[in-house]
Amino acid sequence: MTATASARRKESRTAAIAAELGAAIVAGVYRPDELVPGEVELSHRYGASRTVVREAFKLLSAKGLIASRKRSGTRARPREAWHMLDADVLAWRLKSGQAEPKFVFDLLHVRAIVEPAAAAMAARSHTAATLAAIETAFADMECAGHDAVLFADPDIRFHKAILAATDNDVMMAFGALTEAALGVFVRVASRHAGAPAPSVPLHRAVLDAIRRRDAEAAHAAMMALLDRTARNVERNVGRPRASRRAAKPSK
Amino acid sequence: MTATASARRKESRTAAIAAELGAAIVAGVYRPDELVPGEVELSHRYGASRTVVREAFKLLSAKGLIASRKRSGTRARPREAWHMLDADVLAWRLKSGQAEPKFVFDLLHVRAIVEPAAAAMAARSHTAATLAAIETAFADMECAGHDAVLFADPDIRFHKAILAATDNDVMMAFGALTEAALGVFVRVASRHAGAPAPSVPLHRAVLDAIRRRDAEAAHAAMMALLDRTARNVERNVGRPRASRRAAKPSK
DNA sequence: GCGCTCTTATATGTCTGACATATCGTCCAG
DNA sequence: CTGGACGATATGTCAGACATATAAGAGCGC
Repeated sequence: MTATASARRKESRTAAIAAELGAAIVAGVYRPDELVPGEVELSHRYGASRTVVREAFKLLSAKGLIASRKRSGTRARPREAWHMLDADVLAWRLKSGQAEPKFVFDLLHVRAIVEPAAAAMAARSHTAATLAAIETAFADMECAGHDAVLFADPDIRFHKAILAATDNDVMMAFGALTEAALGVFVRVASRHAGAPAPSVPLHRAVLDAIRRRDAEAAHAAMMALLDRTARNVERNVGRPRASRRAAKPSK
Repeated sequence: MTATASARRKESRTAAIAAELGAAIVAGVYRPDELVPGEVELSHRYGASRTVVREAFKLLSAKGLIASRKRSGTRARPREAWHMLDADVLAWRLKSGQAEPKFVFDLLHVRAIVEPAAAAMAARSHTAATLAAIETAFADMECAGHDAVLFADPDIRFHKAILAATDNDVMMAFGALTEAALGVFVRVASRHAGAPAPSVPLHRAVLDAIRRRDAEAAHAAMMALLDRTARNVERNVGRPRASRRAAKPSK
C-alpha cells in the first residue's frame, strides 16, 4: 500500500505522491485536524526529495485537504473544507473502495438539482455552436450503441455540452461532478446490468426540448433521465445507508 | 501593478505570488492557452526563488488556472477549466475590478438553483445540532441590526449552516459560492443602499420553514430571499450586459 | 503550587545551484 | 519532400543549507 499505482503512467512524482496522500486523506486514514507525516519523513518514505513532497502538499492544500503551519506541522482538514467538486477529490473519494454508498447518492442528488436547471438554462441560452456540440455528442452516443465503455465518453460530452450551452461560467464547474458520477455508473454497469442503450431515448428527449427552446420540457426530461440513472444505481449498489451523523433526522 | 498587495498581511511569498498571478489570469491578462512567463523569469520579476514560483504554480494548477508541460512552458488554461467554485478563484475574479457584471449575475443564478434546493433538503434532514447552528446565526443577524458590515458574517454563517444541515457532503462545496456572493453584496450595499434589516424577515421565513420540516415552504422562502438579493444587486449594479459570446442567442 | 517570561527545539518556509528529462525546432541525409 | 538525428530549452527533480515562526518546556518570581 505504500507504493500503490504510483507508476501507473507518466505521472510526475509530485502528482503521484499527491494522489496517494490525497486518497489516504479522503479515505479517512487521517482524522480531521490530525497531523500527517512531516515533509522529511514523507520524502524518505517515498524516496523523493523534500521539494517534491512540498509541491504535492501545495496541490492538496489548494484542494482544501490539508493545511500547514510552521512548527505545528501539516494537518488533514475536516471534510467540510474539502473541495468536493474538484475532479481529483471526487475521483479519490470514489475510488477508495466503494465503502461510501451514501456519497454516491449525495452526488446523484446534487446532479438532480443542478442538471435539470442547466438543461432549462441551455434551452433558453444555447447558440448554434453550443447546440451543435450537444448534437454531436448525442450522435456519438447513438453510434456507441450497446458498449457501456464506449458509451461513457459521448455521454459525458453530452452533459458537459449542456453545461456549456447555459452561457453561465459557474455552471461549467459541475462538469467534474458529472464526469465522476458517470465514471461510477460505468463501473457499476459493467459489473451488473446490460446495455446502456435504453437511456438513448431519454437523452433524445432532453436534446429535442433544448433544440426547440422549451425550458420546462428540458428540465423535466433531464430529471427523468437522472431518475432512471438513480434507480439503476440504487438497484445495483443498494439503498444508501444511514447517515454517518450521531443524531439521525427524526423523520 | 507588479507588486500590488503582496504584503497585505502575513501571507507567504508563495501565496502572494499565486494570488497575483491567479488574479492576472482570471482578469484575462493571459489569453487561453497562452504562455505565462517562465519560472526563472517570474522568480527574477518577484525577487523570489524558483522554488517559490514553482509552488505557486502548483497552487494555481490545482485550481485549474494553468498547466505545465516540459519544454513547452506553462500556459493559462481556458475559462471552462477554471474551478469556479474555488474560494480563491471566485475572490480573484470578483476583485478584479467589477468589470464583469455578468459574472455576478451568473453567481446569483446558480445560487437561485442551489440554495432553495438546499433549504428544502435541510428541512428534511436537519438534526438538533445543525438546526441550532442555523438558529444561532439567525440570532446574530438580528443583533447585527442595521450595520451592513456586521451583518455579513452571521449572514454567511446562516447560509453555510443550511448547507451543512442538508447532510450532503457535496452541498458543502457551495459554501465558497455563497461567501463570495455575500461579499460582493456587502461591497455593493455599502456603496449604495441602506440597511440590510429588511432581509431579516425573509431569513426568518426560511428558518421557520426548516424548523417545521416544511421542505416546500423552505424552498419558496429561500427563493424569495434570493430574489430580493438579485433585485437589489440589479438595481445597484445595472442589468447584465450582453453575452461575451460571438453568436448571441436568437431569443 | 501557580502563573509568568524566556529559551529552545522543531517543522515549515525560502534560497541556491546543480543535474535530469522530455520535447519542440531545425537541419541534414536519403 | 520525407523522415530521422540532434541540440536548445523549460519544466522536473535533487541535495544541502539557512530563515522563521511557534509549540513546548525550563526557569523564576510570587
